[in-house]
Amino acid sequence: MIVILLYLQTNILSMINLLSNLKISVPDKIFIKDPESSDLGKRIIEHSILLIEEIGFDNFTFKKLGAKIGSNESSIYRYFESKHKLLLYLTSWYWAWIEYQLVFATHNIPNKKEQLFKAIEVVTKSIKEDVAFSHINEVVLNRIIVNEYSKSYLTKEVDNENEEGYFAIYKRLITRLSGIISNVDNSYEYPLSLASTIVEGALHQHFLKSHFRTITDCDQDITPTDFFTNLTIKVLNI
Amino acid sequence: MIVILLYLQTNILSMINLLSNLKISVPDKIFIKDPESSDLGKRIIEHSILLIEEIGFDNFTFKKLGAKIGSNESSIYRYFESKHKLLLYLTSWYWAWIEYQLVFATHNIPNKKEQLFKAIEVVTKSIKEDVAFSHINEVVLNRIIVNEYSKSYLTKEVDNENEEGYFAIYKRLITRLSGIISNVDNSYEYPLSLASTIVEGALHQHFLKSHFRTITDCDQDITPTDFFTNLTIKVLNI
DNA sequence: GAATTTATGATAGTAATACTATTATATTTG
DNA sequence: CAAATATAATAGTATTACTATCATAAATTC
Repeated sequence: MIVILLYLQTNILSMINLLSNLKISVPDKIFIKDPESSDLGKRIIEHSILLIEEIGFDNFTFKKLGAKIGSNESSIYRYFESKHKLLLYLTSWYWAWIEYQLVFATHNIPNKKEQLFKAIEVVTKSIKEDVAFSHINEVVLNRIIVNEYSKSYLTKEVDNENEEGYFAIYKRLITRLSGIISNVDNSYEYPLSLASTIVEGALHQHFLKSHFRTITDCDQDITPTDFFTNLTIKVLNI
Repeated sequence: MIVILLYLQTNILSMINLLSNLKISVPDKIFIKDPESSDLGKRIIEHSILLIEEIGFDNFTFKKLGAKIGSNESSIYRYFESKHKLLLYLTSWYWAWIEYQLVFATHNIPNKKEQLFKAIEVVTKSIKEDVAFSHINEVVLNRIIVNEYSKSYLTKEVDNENEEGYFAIYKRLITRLSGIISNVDNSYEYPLSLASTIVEGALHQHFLKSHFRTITDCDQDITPTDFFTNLTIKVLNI
């Protein structure tokens, strides 16, 4: 019993350690100065998440953020050249964090089907628990992704920014999921489209669940994870 | 032969007649003054579509539109209280037009499966031909929907605007498609989520095809219609 | 056909946004 | 302790997203 507890504790501690030491890496062209490198930078990230959730990205300004953190607008501009870049930072961070969980949660599952189910769960679930020891509130960040992610790429600058690598992490996540799908059914013709549909579609179902309840079956009992797991089972005939 | 030609011609003519007489109806709270009621109103609609396509919705302003149509910014404000309302108008018009096509194209198909395939085609295809005799360019409007539709509901005001009925047409379209799905397989548990996933997902696949080619299987040969038709066949086991 | 209503145009003005630039003042580091 | 670096404060600009007012043109009605 003590051995088991110790073992569990060691695992939990090593995971905490891993999570707090592991620096989620965001393409460095997105920021002017790395917000992880200073106290002000971390406060910018922490409170931008809370403020965007509160008033929405469209109403969010650096001036309002400055007021919230008792800092000056001009200081925030030393970290990000625009609020759009800050959104790119937050979304890249989020998808890197999801990718990390995907790799971590699936890598020691030998059964390919179970691996796929786990992967779908990771990319479609709503985040309920915050990893409390960082300045980033993942629960709130998840809600921002649902409401604002599309705005990061639905722009006239998307092709240039894509070339600069701003969407690399997201695309790598989709590619990974696609690979896990193909591992289960190598003959399926549309693994990339299925993967991108699951990830984007799950965000959309979460949105509908909160705002357009009449056009989704998702509710308190049925989750987007249930819907997309069922869909994938049928599409891959497993 | 003459009889057939005459018959075809009659059909085409009656369709042209139907299309040019049929006024696509948009919830009237969206506008201040109905743009269909005047020449200036029609020019506003016609050129807003072209200008939004050209510079993107984020960079679009009534001042720029005024310059384009040789009219004054203040005159445009007499039709729409904001550019957001104009986007709601354009998207409502688009979905009403798609809904019309859905009903028209499916209503005389007796076979339920074929009806579903036709419905999926209507909601997932990219528009290639403009119905030339109106001021609305449907090909360009379709591209605007792909790039801008999400912005119409990803706002802090979505719940209020939803109560005002601004998204009623879109929701009705999804409900219709859901009904067609249930007609084919009444035991399927997620007809609404599948319908909303097909419609939103098709827009997303069209976007990926143009901008993030590495995370979709759709290209010149494979269309979003192919992908979602195949997916639906497998999900409903038909 | 004059009077009146309605539609559009022109101009001005406001508060907020999305920044840039400059200078001053802390804080950290060699 | 000097020098470098980070942050704060202030000012300024062009643009946006409107509102308000007044003038004029066109259409409608009496």
